[in-house]
Amino acid sequence: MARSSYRLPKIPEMTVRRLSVYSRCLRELEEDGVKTISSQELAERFNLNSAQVRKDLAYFGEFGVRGIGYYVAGLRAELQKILGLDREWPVALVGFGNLGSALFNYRGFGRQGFRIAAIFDDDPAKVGRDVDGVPVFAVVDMAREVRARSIQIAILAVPAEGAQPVTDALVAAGIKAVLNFAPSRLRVPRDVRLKDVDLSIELETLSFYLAKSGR
Amino acid sequence: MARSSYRLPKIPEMTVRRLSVYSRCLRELEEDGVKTISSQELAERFNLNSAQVRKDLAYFGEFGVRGIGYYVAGLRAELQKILGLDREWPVALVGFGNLGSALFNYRGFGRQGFRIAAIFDDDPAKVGRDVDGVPVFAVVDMAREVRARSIQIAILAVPAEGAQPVTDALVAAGIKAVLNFAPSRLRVPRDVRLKDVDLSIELETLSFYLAKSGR
DNA sequence: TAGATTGTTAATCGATTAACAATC
DNA sequence: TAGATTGTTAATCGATTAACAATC
Repeated sequence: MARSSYRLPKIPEMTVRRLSVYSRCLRELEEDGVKTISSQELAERFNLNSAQVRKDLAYFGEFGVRGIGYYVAGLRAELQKILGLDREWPVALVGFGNLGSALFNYRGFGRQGFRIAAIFDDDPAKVGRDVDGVPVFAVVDMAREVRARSIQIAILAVPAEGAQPVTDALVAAGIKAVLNFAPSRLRVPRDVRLKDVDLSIELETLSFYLAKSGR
Repeated sequence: MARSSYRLPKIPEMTVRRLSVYSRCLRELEEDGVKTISSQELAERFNLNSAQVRKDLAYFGEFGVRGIGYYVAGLRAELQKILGLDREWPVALVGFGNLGSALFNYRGFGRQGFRIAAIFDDDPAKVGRDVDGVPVFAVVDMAREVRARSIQIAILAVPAEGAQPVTDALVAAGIKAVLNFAPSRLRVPRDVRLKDVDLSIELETLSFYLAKSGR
């Protein structure tokens, strides 16, 4: 833990996001039978600078070949490993209302090794059911079920009011990362990763630009 | 248009996002009966720097009172106006599959004046229906219906394959902003605002940090 | 007035980009 | 070898933060 951290020069969040984008692009290239790609070509696809692509990759090793570029399959495998996508991550879905069931049905997550392994909700009509093979538990059983399934990642889709207590329970159950869709400011211990996804903010920034041109 | 742009010193995207966060916070404060708030207090709620809060606001005017801070109700009204949240925005929802209907049922959007005014989908089983009072049209009728309703914002929730042609049709229909949930790189004219929301990337950055601590 | 807090300038920090020696 | 492209250093750019005169 502390052992490896002296090696890594702390990675900018934007670099990690771009790695994720590169990784997806490389999969498409591989499917199309492309063997190698230069930082220049990769950059052009996303309106980035080629130096940025090289720098992003160089944080993690020397993956390229001078005069050639990067081998698509090899680089993709490296990125999958770096991003932790070379294995399956069981995920807890907490809250099975409108947004929760929407996220459950959204197939995008499954493609990259994230698998919803348990659903938690306090609605008695839902608890005990089984949705496409995934069991629905009461929130009170969260600690037990999260531990039993070695779940480290939770997707939080509960109303704003309940978000903090549920998060505390998740943390107590050993969750290490939370993807939060509840529009509320959450407190988590330093060793727990919290990522807020606020769909309203996205719309509001759009209306800012529309309102501006109308001013 | 060009008239107003010499006044505004181009606003950083992160500033706009923070305005949106401030605005929501101010609503809560107003509900709680708080009359004034200092940049320091506001900053503490989001782990920001007070100078940053003041700078964000100062892009748009002098809203504070020295020695006092900001009047909650007044500042909130200003931010609503700046963000274009002082009016209603009719929105088109394009794609009514899993994610689309999820977003439709997600009540978060409605709260701030965004109202889904039309749904578009090519599934004949859906076209012609009426969901909670919102009509479902075929994509072929998009231009007509978008214009009839003066819709400027579209939420795009179609599969990756169809995303670009649908976007072209939206642009042709006069759409000025697209919130894209399809995992594909879209091309739009310069005057159309495009915002990608990629839920998978959020999960992948989380697994990066989990994978890292395991290395 | 004394205390508090703004709006703004200048300093700092970090991320992006240009440039180029190394090397396939 | 000649041409291409990497990995990396140095320059640039932009955003965050500290500091403080202005002023309620």
